[in-house]
Amino acid sequence: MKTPKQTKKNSIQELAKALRLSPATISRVLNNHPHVHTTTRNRVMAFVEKTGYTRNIMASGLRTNRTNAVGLIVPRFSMFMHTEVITTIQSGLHAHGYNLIICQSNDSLDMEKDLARTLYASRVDAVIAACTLSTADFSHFDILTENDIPVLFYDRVPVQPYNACIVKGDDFRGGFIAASHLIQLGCKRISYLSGSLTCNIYIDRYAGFEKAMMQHKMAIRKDWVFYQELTADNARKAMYRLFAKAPFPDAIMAANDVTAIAVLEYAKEVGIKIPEDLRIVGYSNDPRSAIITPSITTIEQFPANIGQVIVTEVLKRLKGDVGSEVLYPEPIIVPVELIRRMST
Amino acid sequence: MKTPKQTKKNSIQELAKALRLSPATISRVLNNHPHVHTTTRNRVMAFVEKTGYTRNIMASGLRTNRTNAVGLIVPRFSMFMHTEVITTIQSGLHAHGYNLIICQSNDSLDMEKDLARTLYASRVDAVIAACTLSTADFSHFDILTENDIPVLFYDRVPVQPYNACIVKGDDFRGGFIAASHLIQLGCKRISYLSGSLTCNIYIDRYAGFEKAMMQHKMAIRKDWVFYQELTADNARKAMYRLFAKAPFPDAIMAANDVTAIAVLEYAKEVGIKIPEDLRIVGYSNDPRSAIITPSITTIEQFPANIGQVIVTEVLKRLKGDVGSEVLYPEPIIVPVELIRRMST
DNA sequence: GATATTTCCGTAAACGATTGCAGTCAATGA
DNA sequence: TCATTGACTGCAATCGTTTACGGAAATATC
Repeated sequence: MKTPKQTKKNSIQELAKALRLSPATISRVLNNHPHVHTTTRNRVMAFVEKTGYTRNIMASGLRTNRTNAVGLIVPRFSMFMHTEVITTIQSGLHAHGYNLIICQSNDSLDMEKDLARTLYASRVDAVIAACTLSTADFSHFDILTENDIPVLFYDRVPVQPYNACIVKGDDFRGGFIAASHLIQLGCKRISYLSGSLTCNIYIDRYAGFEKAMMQHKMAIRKDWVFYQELTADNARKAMYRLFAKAPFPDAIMAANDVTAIAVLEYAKEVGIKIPEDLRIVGYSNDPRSAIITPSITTIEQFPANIGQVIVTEVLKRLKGDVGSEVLYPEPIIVPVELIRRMST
Repeated sequence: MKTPKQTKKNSIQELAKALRLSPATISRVLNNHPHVHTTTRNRVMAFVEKTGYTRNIMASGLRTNRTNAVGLIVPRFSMFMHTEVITTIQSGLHAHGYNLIICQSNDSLDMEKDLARTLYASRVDAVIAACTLSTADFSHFDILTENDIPVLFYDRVPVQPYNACIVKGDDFRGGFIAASHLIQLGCKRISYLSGSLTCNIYIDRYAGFEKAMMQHKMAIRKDWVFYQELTADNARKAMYRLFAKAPFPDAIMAANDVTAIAVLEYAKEVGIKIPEDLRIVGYSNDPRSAIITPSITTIEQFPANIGQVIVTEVLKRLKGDVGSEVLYPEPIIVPVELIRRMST
């Protein structure tokens, strides 16, 4: 704070003046340009080190039109899957000199629109986004693609073709193997608690469920399928209705571990035995699903793998290896696995 | 992508040319300066709306030296406490027009240093940080304070006076009430699993524990206090040693819910009855502590409150209400509470 | 009708880093 | 000795926005 002005060296010109060089030379040293005398280079480097000069990103970004920053939009990072993906992405990008600006849309579409604009305003070099449950129209990302900023969606992605890279877990297969697992265990009366079908992940998981049921010639009871926001409260209400009058389901498939946990807790409260009377399968391998008693069978999405794929793809685009010729690339699907636990 | 150049209006000069005005006028409209004719203002606003022009933050930041962005550094946002704090901070700042750039140090000191530099390089308007467990020297934040960028620490904060605002949960009291709770329940042989004493939170929690023990004239057995990284693995090892030979402790106080959970799982495995044979208290009210059977008594830190306090303080500094005259402000302590559950 | 006061708008100079171009200087070759 | 080359460095324009200053037009004041 009390540092006198003359020791503050936070512009290239001040460094230049102190070293009796031109700003241009300093800049060249800082950017590892060739054709700088080694003596000069060392002198500059030493001085930079000493004064703790740090390049002003706004100035350099303004000139070069690159910020070395990548924007990331997630609904909420309290969701386990996202925390894992984010961590992988961050360390992957950091290794290549990029910074990650992480933003949370709180599952609000307005916030998401805001964030897309802001990230464009900061002229990030790329944007990665997992959208809101209610994002059906993706045009607020147009401002990015139109200005040649690569966009990459994961998890909750556009259903319509969109000029962006798409990475997702294999939700269809996840739904399929979860349902198949229950059927193979002999369950005859399976209820499915889905999220709203506005979102690709719930569409796909449901489709997987449907396919498994069809394959085994099992009818799907309309009143045993719920499409609702996947909150604990909604799960309890569904359970109440399901067990209001016989016949009772002998298995619950939940599109979400939060729901699966709520189902399990409700069952324990009212004395339904797990897994004897009721088997439960969740989705996404939330840490809580392993810890609760009985532990819950669920689908592992390998978020670290998803993150890795995203890093690879985004780096490709940052290096310019992927031109805009590929307008609507095929989605990249990351495999999932069933983790069997006590609830089945 | 195929948009012809003439419809792209992403600089103030292009807008100006199209509207036959000067860039200055456009800028004044955009910044709500007075002395602009209403007709002109409306004309500009309409055009801005139509073309979707978005201010280039790098250019404006370069000129004004303000970015409307606040940087946040956390060890890992998978930690429940942080996700809550972050969410509160983000929505609080967003309401005042600030963006939050969230960074994760992964509990690595080097990464933290890197991030501090990067945030300075981006010239954020303020920085909020929860430090690494191993951060004892805070001088990498000097570059910020020296350039008048307000810094605000929370949770893991400097122990020595530092020119920054400090917000923390009442760790001393948390340790105190947790220990007192066990003592009041009649526990005579309390073991304490602490984190390394390099970090303020573990120092304070331990001090609270010590105070409670002293107050009740209970001796602290040196070999029943562990100072180690709070991983599940370390917790299990500690348990193994504690129960290798009698006398066995009748209560475990953990400085962390992760540790408490590991302790509980170990106890269940080897057949120690909770809470009859062993009572367990954790810290920080991780969602898992409520869900596990038996549920774990823990200390609630009210992360949303902490976040709220941070927002208030940071806004004060951003508005310039707090000058640099207050060099070493008193830490702001946010109250904690004991949540009693089945494990005691 | 002349002057003073507003109101509105444009000019131009910043902010700090980058980079094409051109200039300097020493070394080399003829 | 002079021209040529190449290695190094400086000049100056540029990126897009903001803002002090001044000018022009419109209105108000006497």
